[in-house]
Amino acid sequence: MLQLGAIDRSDDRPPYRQIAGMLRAAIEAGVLGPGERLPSEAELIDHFHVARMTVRQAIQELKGEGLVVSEHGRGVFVRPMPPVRRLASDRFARKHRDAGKAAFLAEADKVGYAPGVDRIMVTRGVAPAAIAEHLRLPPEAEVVIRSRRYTANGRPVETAVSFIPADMAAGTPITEMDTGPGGIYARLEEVGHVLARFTEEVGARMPTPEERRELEIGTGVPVLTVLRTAYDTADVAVEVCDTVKVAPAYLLEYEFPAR
Amino acid sequence: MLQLGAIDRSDDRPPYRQIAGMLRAAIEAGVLGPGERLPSEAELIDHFHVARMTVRQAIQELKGEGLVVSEHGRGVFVRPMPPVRRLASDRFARKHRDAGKAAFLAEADKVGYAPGVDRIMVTRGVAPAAIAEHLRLPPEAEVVIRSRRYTANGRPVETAVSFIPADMAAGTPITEMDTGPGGIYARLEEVGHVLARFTEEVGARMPTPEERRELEIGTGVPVLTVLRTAYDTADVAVEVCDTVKVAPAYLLEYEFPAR
DNA sequence: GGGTTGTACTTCTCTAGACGACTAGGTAAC
DNA sequence: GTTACCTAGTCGTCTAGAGAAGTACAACCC
Repeated sequence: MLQLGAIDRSDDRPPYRQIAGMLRAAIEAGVLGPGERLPSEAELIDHFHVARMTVRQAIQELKGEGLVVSEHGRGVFVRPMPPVRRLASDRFARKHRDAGKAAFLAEADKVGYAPGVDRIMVTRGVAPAAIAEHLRLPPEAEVVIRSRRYTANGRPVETAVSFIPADMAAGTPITEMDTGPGGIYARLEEVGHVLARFTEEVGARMPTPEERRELEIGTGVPVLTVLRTAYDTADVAVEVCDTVKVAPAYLLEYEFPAR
Repeated sequence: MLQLGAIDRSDDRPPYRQIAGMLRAAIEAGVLGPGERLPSEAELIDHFHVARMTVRQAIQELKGEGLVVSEHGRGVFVRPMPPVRRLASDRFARKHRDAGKAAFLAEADKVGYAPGVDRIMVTRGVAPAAIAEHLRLPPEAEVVIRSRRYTANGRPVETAVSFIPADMAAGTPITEMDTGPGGIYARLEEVGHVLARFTEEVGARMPTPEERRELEIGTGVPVLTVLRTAYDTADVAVEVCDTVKVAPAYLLEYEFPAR
């Protein structure tokens, strides 16, 4: 059984913070490893001689930091470390498309996990204002909207919504569920839009409740947002992709010259 | 006074989630604008006819999402939107150094806010393992460690720790508090390490309690982590900079070719 | 063996109340 | 006029207890 200290009533930190601190220290020191169960509420109550709500407040603190996850009826566990996916900016390289692989699969091969795509939806509609701006389209312009969810080893890790100007996508498999080998970028190049460059806008925030459901994450886990715009050789924006990624599962790599 | 619905006891969501949902809706609809005060706990208790802990749990939910901040003795407020700083990857361009401006100040000029640097500390020491690896130095190698905190309009927005191989920094103002015009990159170039390229590794996570204190952020606000490595024209790693940024205050912009 | 039931243990949700600490504003004393 | 104090309102913390709901496992029945 885990060895923990006692509450110091003369400490200026309130008891619940002291308890949280001791548990946090145990986790960070590795005394409690990833996936391991914390002492139950009852055990902590006995040990620290406090009320139940005090113990729960301490655990709430750790949940907010994303250190632990609680499972109804089972216990509270140290959050297991997801495998980190390093996303290099060459993941959209032409060689991968030529090999028939879309970016997500190309990258999965490199790092070594079982990739999956899921909940694919293809519709037509009006581009949201921010998207239309990035595509340099007039407001209310028609776009093809492709949304999907990516999984790694069965766990959802990212949602993505692509917007392609409707006239560009017309008559190509881009409007179908299955876009064929190499993905939508390969199809765009086939109809003359040879890709030249990408821009990405990266941010981070807490997920909405809906995103929490979609990505199957608990409280205390932030998301990375990446808004990518693809331009062809004529510098025409051909696609905007809005992605929301489970933050702890990603590390984005960029390289740029010192001009 | 704010108009809110009532609790539906037949709803499958528990009351505290329903209350959180109504408040969230009011915030997202703009009925409660940034900086505005939410109804007090007492008012919510009267309105919904629930216990105080139930109301507090609802507010806890919103705090965890970073939507509101509570101030002891004053009330609970919709989190005010910080000005977003867009960081383009050209912020380290030579033209800014030549103009005598370090990257942070160069970027501040563009966006328009009052920049500040703060808590500067310069020491020598052993590079942490991960840093030494990025610098391609043997473990235990000596480095100059420069840490500082950046503020925008008086609010802290980022902490940064730079690591420079000790032999490169020797005899330059890099070991001083004030590195002179153009910052450490200008000094490194003066001693022959002309910069060629940068790599950045971007991630996001919840802040540690220490980082929360340092950046003066409450619960529910994630941080962006950026680990930048600078290489000279001989492809020698000359600096690693480990930064922690208040996520809602930043949008990172990158551009890369479609090779 | 295979299925069901029971039970102990766990977390989730809610109630009711108490005291403490901080804020803001008014009032009285100086 | 300035200071000190008081007070109402606010959120922070803690206590004590209750029933609900999910999980794991042993015991039981067929």
